[in-house]
Amino acid sequence: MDTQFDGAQNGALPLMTRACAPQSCDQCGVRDRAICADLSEPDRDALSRIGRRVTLHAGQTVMWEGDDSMVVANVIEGTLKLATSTGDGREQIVGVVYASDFIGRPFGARTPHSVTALTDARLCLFPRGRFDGFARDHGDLQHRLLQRTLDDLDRTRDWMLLLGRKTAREKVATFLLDMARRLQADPTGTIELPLSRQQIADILGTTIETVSRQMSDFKRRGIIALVGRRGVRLVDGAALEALAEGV
Amino acid sequence: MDTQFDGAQNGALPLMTRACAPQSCDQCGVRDRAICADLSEPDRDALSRIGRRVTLHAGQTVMWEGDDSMVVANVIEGTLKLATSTGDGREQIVGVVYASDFIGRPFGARTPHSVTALTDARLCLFPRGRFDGFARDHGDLQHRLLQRTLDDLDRTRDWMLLLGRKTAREKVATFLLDMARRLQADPTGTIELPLSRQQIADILGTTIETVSRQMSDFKRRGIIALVGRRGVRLVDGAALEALAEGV
DNA sequence: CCGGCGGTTTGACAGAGGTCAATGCATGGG
DNA sequence: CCCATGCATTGACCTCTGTCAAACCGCCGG
Repeated sequence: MDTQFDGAQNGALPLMTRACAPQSCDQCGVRDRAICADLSEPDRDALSRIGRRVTLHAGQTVMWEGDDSMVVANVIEGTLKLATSTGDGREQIVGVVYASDFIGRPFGARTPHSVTALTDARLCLFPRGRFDGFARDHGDLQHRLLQRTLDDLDRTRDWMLLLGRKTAREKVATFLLDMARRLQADPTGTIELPLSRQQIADILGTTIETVSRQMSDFKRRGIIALVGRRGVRLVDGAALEALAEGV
Repeated sequence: MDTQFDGAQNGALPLMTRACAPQSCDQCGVRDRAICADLSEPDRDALSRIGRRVTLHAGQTVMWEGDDSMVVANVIEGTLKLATSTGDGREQIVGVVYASDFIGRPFGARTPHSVTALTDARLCLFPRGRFDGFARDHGDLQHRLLQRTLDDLDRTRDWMLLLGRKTAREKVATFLLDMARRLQADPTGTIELPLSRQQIADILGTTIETVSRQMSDFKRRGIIALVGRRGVRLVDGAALEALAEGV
């Protein structure tokens, strides 16, 4: 079994308490997509020995904005959010990460945003200092990390256009299309959002009521169907695309 | 003399037409701060031979959103903006770069945003393919690029909080403080903004009128003084900080 | 199977900020 | 040196979206 993550309780991670032998990378579900994918087998084993597998329950926070950067991790499964807040508590989600993504701030003293599990999740967690050292010695790992960071930066900058210039309707339509691309639909074409309405609002820089109203409006127009609390079926994708572009 | 950049006219860069012998890195003003800073002297010379120095006039665009990624560059002097737009012409500035910063999209096929000179500027321009090759062979260069990209990503994500969650007043106050930190004030404590009101609006995700109204309001309250079209003197920095935090 | 909790939807209302328009005024070219 | 041009400021107005509040209803535990 994985170690249950308990950073939320005591701050200092119990790096020495490992509930079991380190799990082999061989049966890791993200082995071919995570940043460690191109490492040679011995190198990957060496990296694996630096890290440990932990499980998270939905809602648990792995690191807080402004904290010392102590750990970095690969996401093995689950979905997590990256967020920052103003002094008076307004929150903005600045990123959503999925299986195979990398989280944390390598090569830096501070974690610039909080990381919180949206669903139950499993991580491959590394002490930052040891990860940094390993990465410095392995150009291919560093290259892969650079590629990923450049991609993140591109996506993040794209999202700024949404935050700064799009209307509420465009925001919600864009969000639904984005989720449809990332998550795969079940046989009926329905996707299960890993986010509450509040979290959607925190991603889009708007309010829960506005998100709800826009979705109700799309439903009324027959563009989407809402199934249960978090299910959405995209009935008319083309119409959504149009709305996302501001018709 | 530097080559005058003419990518804006013909698309294809005249990589072979160099108006003069390559300028030595020895007298380069950003030598200690740019990503090439830790290279050994021979390596730096090798990199320098890959690139060429070009000058830009304010308003010239070096690359367009969606273009093939053909070149990357160090900014030697001047200020440039990175921007994306919606189909119907709404623009969002997603970054402002200064001397010693790096621009362009290495290791990727597409330039995700346009790059335009806000002031006259000088670049040290590299063909992307050759830069990529050089970077792959030089771990320290790649490491420096990674560091810079991680910093950019942190700053960009911070800016998302402003775009998504701050009021117009907080946005303008935050912007002025940010510029004051980056630009250095003249003896009277005045800074010269490298941006028009429209560009400020494009950074803050608001309109020219709103920017103008907020600045007039700050002036009326004695928090700033406006000198000429682009000069600003921060009279009461503490008050601005308070407004930026949404007191 | 039912009841209650917590997230969601809907409604009414207000205000921040966008839009349109006119005036003001730096700045640079003649 | 002065005028014209284009950016900036100011004003009036209106709409989108945020706020406050109530009703609704999936979902889970009993």
